[in-house]
Amino acid sequence: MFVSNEGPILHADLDAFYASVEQRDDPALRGRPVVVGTGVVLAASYEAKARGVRTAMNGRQARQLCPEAIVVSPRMSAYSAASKAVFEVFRDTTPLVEGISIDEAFLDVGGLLRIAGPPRVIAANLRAAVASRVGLPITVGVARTKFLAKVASGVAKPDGLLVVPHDAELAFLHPLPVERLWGVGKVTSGKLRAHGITTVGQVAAFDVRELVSMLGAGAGRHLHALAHNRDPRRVRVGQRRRSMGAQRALGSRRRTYVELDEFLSGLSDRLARRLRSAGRACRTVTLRLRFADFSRATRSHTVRKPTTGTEVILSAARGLLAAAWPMIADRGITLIGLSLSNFDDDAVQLELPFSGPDLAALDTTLDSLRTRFGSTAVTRAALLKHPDPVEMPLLPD
DNA sequence: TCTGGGGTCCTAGGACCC
DNA sequence: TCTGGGGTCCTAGGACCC
Repeated sequence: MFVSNEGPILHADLDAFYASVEQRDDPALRGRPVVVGTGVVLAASYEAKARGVRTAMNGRQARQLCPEAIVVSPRMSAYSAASKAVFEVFRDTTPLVEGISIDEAFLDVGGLLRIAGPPRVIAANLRAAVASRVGLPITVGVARTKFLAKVASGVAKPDGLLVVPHDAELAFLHPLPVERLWGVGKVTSGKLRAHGITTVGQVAAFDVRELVSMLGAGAGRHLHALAHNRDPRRVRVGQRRRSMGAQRALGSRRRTYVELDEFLSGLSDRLARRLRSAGRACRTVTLRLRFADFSRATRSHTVRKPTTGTEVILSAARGLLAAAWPMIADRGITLIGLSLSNFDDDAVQLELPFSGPDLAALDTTLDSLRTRFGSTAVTRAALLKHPDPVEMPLLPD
């Protein structure tokens, strides 16, 4: 794992990402309220947000708030291509890029100060490069910690740039509402507000023990630390996904066991393909269910041997469905999903069909590479996938 | 026409082991 | 009169994020 240790940190966040891509690709949409997603709102342009439309709102409500909104179906491949292009701009700025989602990333620019100028200049150049090379608006927050950089970009949106100087961190942070804290959602903010806490400054002033009794040990201490801008997390490059899922909304119609079984086959097949193309192997299969009353349930099963096989995943999923059926039968089920986790990437190499050099020769090459790179970061799987060492990425430990 | 499709992390209890 | 203490793994649920 490559970890930076210098800072400052940029948090770069594309504005209303899906909606901005639509406006970029269709000039007729520019300057007008755009809603992406017909069922629920996946993204809303700032013109639509000004009318009260929000992400995750249902479509009917969005149309009530903003009848003149132009509703478009999502084009996932266009968004994923735009994301790739933006991440290229990020990596041209610094190799220390940690992607958080399709539309945001942390960049550590600590090592760049001498060559690329002060953080404000680096951030301004980054915004200009994303605008000219990809044609999308992006907001950048700059601060000493990840957490504060994220807060800064949230405050600066849309199409903004905000640098929080070292000596003004708490003055910036403390007047903000608690909902600005990363990890404070509806439930947590409700608990805090019930105790009269509405600002970050009040969280900071609160006794950490009381926060712990209110929110639990983990969340209580975490929040207290963030309110004091104590956030030691570094920018980490090469993080790998820890789970992989696929799901399908079913509407309100009653479903038979056979129908659900067919959905599971489709989901297993899709996931197993993604798993293999990512070069991973998993051990845990989780069945996710959502019911008409919006309650949820999960059932999971862990197999002994890591697998990439469609059949293994499907038969685990089928076992879970059979066990869960009594719970499903007399209720309306509205969503079925499958997720894979508990990855064991070392196991992948054991399953690769091996032809070519013998294992001993492979290990000799591996040892010399480890010596050369001074780490154990090179896995046999990587070597098999990239026989030319020059092309081979270093995987995290 | 009720509400998509991905993810992350934490907590807590029970089984099991030493 | 009475079972301590610590650890890992698995399962289920829940909060939160984009």
